[in-house]
Amino acid sequence: MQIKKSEIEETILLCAKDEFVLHGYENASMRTIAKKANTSLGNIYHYFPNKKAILDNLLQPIIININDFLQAHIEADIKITDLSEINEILEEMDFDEYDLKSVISKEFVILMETKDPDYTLEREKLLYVFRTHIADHMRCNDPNNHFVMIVTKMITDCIIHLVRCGECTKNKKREIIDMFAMLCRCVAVHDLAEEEEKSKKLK
Amino acid sequence: MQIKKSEIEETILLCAKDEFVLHGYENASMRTIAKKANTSLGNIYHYFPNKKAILDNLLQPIIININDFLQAHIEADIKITDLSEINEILEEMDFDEYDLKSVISKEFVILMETKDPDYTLEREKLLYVFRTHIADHMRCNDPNNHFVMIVTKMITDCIIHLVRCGECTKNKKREIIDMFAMLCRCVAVHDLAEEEEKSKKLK
Amino acid sequence: MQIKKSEIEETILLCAKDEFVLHGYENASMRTIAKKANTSLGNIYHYFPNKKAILDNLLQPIIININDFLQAHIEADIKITDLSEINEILEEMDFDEYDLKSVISKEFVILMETKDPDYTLEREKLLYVFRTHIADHMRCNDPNNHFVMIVTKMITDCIIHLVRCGECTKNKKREIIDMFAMLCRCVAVHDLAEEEEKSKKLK
Amino acid sequence: MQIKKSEIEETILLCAKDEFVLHGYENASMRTIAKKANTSLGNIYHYFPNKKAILDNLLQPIIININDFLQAHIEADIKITDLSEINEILEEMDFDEYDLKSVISKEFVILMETKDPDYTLEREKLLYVFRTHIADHMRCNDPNNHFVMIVTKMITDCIIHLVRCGECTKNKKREIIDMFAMLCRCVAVHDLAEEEEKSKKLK
DNA sequence: CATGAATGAGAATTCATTCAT
DNA sequence: AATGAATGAATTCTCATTCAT
Repeated sequence: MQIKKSEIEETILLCAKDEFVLHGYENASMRTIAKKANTSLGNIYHYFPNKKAILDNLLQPIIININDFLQAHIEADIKITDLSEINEILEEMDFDEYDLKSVISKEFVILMETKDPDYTLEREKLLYVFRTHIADHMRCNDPNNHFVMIVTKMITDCIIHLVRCGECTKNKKREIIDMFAMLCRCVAVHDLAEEEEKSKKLK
Repeated sequence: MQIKKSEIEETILLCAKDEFVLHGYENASMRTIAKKANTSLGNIYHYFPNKKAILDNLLQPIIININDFLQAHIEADIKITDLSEINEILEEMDFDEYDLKSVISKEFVILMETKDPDYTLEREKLLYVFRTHIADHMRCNDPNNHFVMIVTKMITDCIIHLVRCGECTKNKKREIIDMFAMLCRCVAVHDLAEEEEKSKKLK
Repeated sequence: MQIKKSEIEETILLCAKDEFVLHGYENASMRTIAKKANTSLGNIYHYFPNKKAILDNLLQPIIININDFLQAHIEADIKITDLSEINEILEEMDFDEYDLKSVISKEFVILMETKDPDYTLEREKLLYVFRTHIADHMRCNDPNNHFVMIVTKMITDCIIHLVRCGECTKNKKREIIDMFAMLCRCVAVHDLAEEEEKSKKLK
Repeated sequence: MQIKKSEIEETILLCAKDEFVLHGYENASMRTIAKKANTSLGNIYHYFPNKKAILDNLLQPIIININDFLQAHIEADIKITDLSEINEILEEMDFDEYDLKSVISKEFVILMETKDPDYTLEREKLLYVFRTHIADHMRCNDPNNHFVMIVTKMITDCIIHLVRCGECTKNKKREIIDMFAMLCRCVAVHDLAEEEEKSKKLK
C-alpha cells in the first residue's frame, strides 16, 4: 500500500521530523538535517524537491489519520445526558478502542506549530471539527466560545507536552485519557455552576 | 533604581518587543526593528551590543516582577480546606488586589516562546515555582505531576492568547480569573474523584 | 533632477550592465558582478534589494527615453508620398536632430534580450509602436505583417550589433541612419514591386 | 560513414535539441533532458561524456552540411550583372534545387545562439564565408562591411524566426526566398544609389 | 547497459554584526 | 550620537558530473 522508501529517505524524514519538532519547521535548517542524516545537502534534494515537500511527506498522512480518528471518535462518543452520571460513564468508557498513535506524535506537534500558510489552514479546519465536538461535550453550541477554545488549546498543548517530554510512551495514552476525563468533569462542573448561577438569579 | 533610558532606546525596545511577539525572538530581524524604530541598523548597536541584549533588557525586569507577583500571590493565597466551599470562596475572592500587568504582557509572551537557552532555563525556574503553587492548589505535592503541568501550561497559554488577541484589555483580567476559577473547580472535582476512588478501593 | 548615486552604486550598475550584455540578465551572476565591482556579494544587497532591482534601475529610464524618442520621431517624420522622391528626401533629412543615445546603448541590448516577463511585455509594447511606424513607412497597415516584422527585427539587431562591436562610437549614428535609409529604399522598392505585380495580374 | 546510433542515444539527442532551442544550450538542464528522454540522468553520461559532447553531436554534422550547402550555393549562384534584370532573374531562379534542410533547422538555431567559445568561433568562420558571398551579391569586396554584416544578420535571424515559429513548414522555404529576393532588390537599389552618388560627385 | 545515490560548487538572498566617518 | 557601507556566514535550492552497483 505504502510505497517502500529507501533507507536514506527514511533517515532524512526522521531527522527532519526531529529538527522540525526542535526548532519548528520554519527555523529548521536543511544543512543541519543533512548533517544529522549523514548525507550531503544536495542529496536531500535528490529525494525531496524542496523543504516543503518534506513537511508534506510528514504531515499529509497524519492529517488524514487525525480526521479519521476524529470522525470515529465523534460517532462513537456517548452524549452525556446526566451530569451526575459522568464519573461512571468515564469509568466504563473503553478508550482503548481509539488509536492515538497519529495524535500523540511528533507530526502532530509540527502541524500544531508550523506557520506555513497551507498547514495553518489545514489545522484550523481540523481544530474546528475538534472544537465543535468539545462544544458538544460542554453543551455549548458555539465552537468559538471562549471556554471551548481554551479547553481545546489545553488538550492540544497537553499532547504537545507529552510528545516533547518523550520517553514514557507506555503511559501516554492513559494520561491523555485521564486528562480528558478530568476535562469532562470540569466541563460538567462548569455546566452545573452556570445552571446554579442561573437558578440563583431566577430566585 | 532603573537607569533612565533615552527616548530612542525606548523606541527600539518597543519596536523590538512588537517584533519579538510577532515573529518570535529568533526570527525577528534587526533590520526590521531598525526600520520600525525609525533609526539606522548601526545605531541600534550603539545602544545594545547585540540582539540578545535587547532581549535581556525586555525580559530581565519582568522576570523579577513575575517572581515578586508569584511570591505575593502565594503568600496571600487562601488554602482551600473544604472542597465543598470552593464556589463561595471563589465568589468572595478579590482578584483585584493582584497586579497582573507584568503577567499579561508582551514580555511574558516573549519569555514563554523564546528558544534562547538562557531564558528557557529562566522560564523553567519560574514555571517551577508556579507549578509548585498550582500543585498546592491541587493538593498534590509534586510540581511535576502531569495534571499540574497541564494546568500550568493551560494558564500560560491562556495568557499568551489574551495578549495576542489584543485590544479588549478591559475584560482580559476578568477572563483570566474566570478561567482560573474554572480550573480550581475542576481541580477540586479531580480531587474529589480521586478521594472517592480511593474510598472505593478501600471497600 | 536625478538623485545622486554613490560611487559604488554606480560601479555596481556599470558592472551589472556589462555582465547583462555579456551573458544576458538571466545568466549573469551576482557573485561575478560583486567581484567585478570590487565589493562583497552582500554589499550589493545593501544598494539593491534584488537582481531585478538592478535591471529596473538600468532599463526603466531608457524605456521612457526610447518612448519619447519614438514619439518625437514619428511626429517629425515625413510621410513619403512619392516613391520616386525617396532618395532626395533621405538626402535632405536631418538625422542629427535625433538623439540616439538611449537607443544605441547597452541598456537597449539588455532590454531586447532579457526573458524577464515584465520586460518582454514592455518590449512588445515598444516594438509594436515601432512596427506601426515601420508599417507606415512601408505603406502597409498591419504592424504584424511579415516583412514589417523582419525589417523591425533587422533594425534592432543592427543596433545590438553596433553596441556589441563596441568602440567606434563616432560613426555609429551615421551607420544606423545609412542602414535605415537603405531600408527605406528597400521598402520603397518592395512597394513598387508589389504594385507592379498587381498591375501585371490586372492585365 | 555515420556510426549508427542506438535508439536511446537518438532520443537523448532529440530531446536535448529541443531543450537547447527552448532555453539555449547554456541554460538547458541535463535533468530535464533526461526526464524528457525517459531515461536516467546517469545514463546520459553513459552515451555522452558531458553536456558539451551532446552539443558536438548535434552541431558538428550540420556545420559540415552548411559549409557544403554554402559551397554549392556559391558555385551555382548567378552573378547578377545587370541590376535592371534583377526581378526577372529572381522570378526565374529555381530555389528548389537547394536543400535548405540543414539551414532551416533547430541545430542552426542552437549554433547561432550558443555562447560556447568553441562554437562562437566555428560560427564566425561559417558566417565569414556567408558574408563573403553576400558581399559578392552586394558588389562589395569587404565581408566585414557594415551593410553586409547587417544583411547577413537579418537572414540568419529570419531563419531562426522561421524555425521558432514552427508548424507552417510548407511555406517556410518560400518565405525565406521571398525575404532573400527582397534583400537582393534592396541590395541592388543600394548599389544603384551608391553608383548615382558617385556619378554625382564626379560631376 | 542502466540506475539512482551522492557530491560539491554555485545560484540568489538574508542576516547579525562591525566599523570608519 | 548617528549613519551607512561593508562583511561573511547563513539560508534554500539547482546543477553538472561521478560512481558503485
